[in-house]
Amino acid sequence: MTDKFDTSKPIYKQIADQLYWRMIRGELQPGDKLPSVRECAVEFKVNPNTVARTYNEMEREKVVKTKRGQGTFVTTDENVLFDLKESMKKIHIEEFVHEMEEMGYTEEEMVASLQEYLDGRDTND
Amino acid sequence: MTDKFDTSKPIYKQIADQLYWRMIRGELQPGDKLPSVRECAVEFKVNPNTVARTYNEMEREKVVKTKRGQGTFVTTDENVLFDLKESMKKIHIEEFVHEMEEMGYTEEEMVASLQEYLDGRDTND
Amino acid sequence: MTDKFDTSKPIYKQIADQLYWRMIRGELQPGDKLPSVRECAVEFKVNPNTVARTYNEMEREKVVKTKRGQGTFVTTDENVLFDLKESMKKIHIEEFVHEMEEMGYTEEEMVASLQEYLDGRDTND
Amino acid sequence: MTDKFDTSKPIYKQIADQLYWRMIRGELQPGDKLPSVRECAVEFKVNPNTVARTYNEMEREKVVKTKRGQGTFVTTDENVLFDLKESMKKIHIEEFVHEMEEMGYTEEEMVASLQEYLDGRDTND
DNA sequence: GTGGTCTAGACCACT
DNA sequence: GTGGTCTAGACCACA
Repeated sequence: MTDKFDTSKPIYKQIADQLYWRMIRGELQPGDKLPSVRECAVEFKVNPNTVARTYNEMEREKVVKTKRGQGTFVTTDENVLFDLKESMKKIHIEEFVHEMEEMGYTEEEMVASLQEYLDGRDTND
Repeated sequence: MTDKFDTSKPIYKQIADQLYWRMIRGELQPGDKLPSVRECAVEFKVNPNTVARTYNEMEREKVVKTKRGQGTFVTTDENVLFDLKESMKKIHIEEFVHEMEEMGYTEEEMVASLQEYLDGRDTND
Repeated sequence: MTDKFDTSKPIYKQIADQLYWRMIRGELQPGDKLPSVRECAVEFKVNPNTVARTYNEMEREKVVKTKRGQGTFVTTDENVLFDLKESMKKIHIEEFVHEMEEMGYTEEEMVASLQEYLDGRDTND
Repeated sequence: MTDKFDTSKPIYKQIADQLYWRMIRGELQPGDKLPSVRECAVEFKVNPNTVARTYNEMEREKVVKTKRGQGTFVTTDENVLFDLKESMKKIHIEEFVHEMEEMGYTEEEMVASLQEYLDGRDTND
């Protein structure tokens, strides 16, 4: 899918982010089996060791669970997935707020601009 | 400054974006002289031709004005700079809305989440 | 075809003018495919980059449309082609008027001379 | 002055055209002395032989008269200068008509367009 | 010194 | 095959 990686973050984290996205969007449901390390390595065109590190990372964060001889599975703990979604949300909000601040907008203007944009969009659709 | 460029957009456009940012943040004021094509090429570590293309692009968009033999200058037309700021704002809002939608949030939730985040930040400061 | 270029205008603009002429004269109809950048470079004996710049210029002016991997095509928007013809007409009238003024003729004399010339031609044919 | 010559006509004729222009515009009056062949050669950056050929040509056309040991002078015969002006006028009209015809305009449209252009110009000035 | 233009040759993504 | 982009290096006009 995404062929190139950013230089700002380690590749194994970027792969984790990709997989987190799939969970949040529901492409990977709680309990689903992730692709094998080797499959995943092929998909992202990276070394299997890199994917292994990604899976380790995700396991440390309790987002996936590895079952010996069976594979790696998305956690069935909805709370973990909820937290994941919340933290992704926070990242996007922070990025948005940061950029708007750099452009010199106040907090009130941010909310107002967002509201304005959404209102404009609704009437046009 | 920023050393690497994204693969998603041509470099000459990314350089334009960088310079637009400097204008919006006030680092480049109306009427200011931009660095020369050759200086800019050194700063961004690209070929001078690439910067020349950037300057052409910016001139077509009326954001800068070149004076033969003297250099390239930020337009003194405040309206153009205002439009620039508005369009940058719109881009960020669109990106934010798009990502929040991909995560499954409704418009109301976006505004509420943003408000919540800002409120939380204020009490902590 | 035309082998030499004027020194007064950049080559890439002169190539655009040549192609505009072909459109106005109907040698290139709306929707027709232009010669490829490389073919055109051979025809005009210039570097392909120069033709690429010409095609870019024409696309910015909405006179042609490029389809990725297929080629560059004359716009089907008749209005654009009409505007093109009008602007070419204006250029020729301006040039004519300018030269006649340099020779000291009044506006009335210009029209009268033109009319006279045309009348003389008709009776001879 | 003009440094480059067109490749379409011999240089000596192009120099003659330049000098004819000066006569028509009154920079060279009837009876005036033309610059010497050597001066003229310096001005146009060509070989003196080329200018000599120009002067010969102009003498054959009765536009100038050479007086041994004194130089070359514009004819005092107003008729010749009138004819010169007429022939220059005709050249411009022919060129204009030819280009308008190539664009597909009828004779009536040419006159109307010219009149229209002049009228528009008058009201704006 | 400034930007503008042109050539030569390379790599890319898309069809 | 198509156009789009980038680099390297050159020459030009203008101030």
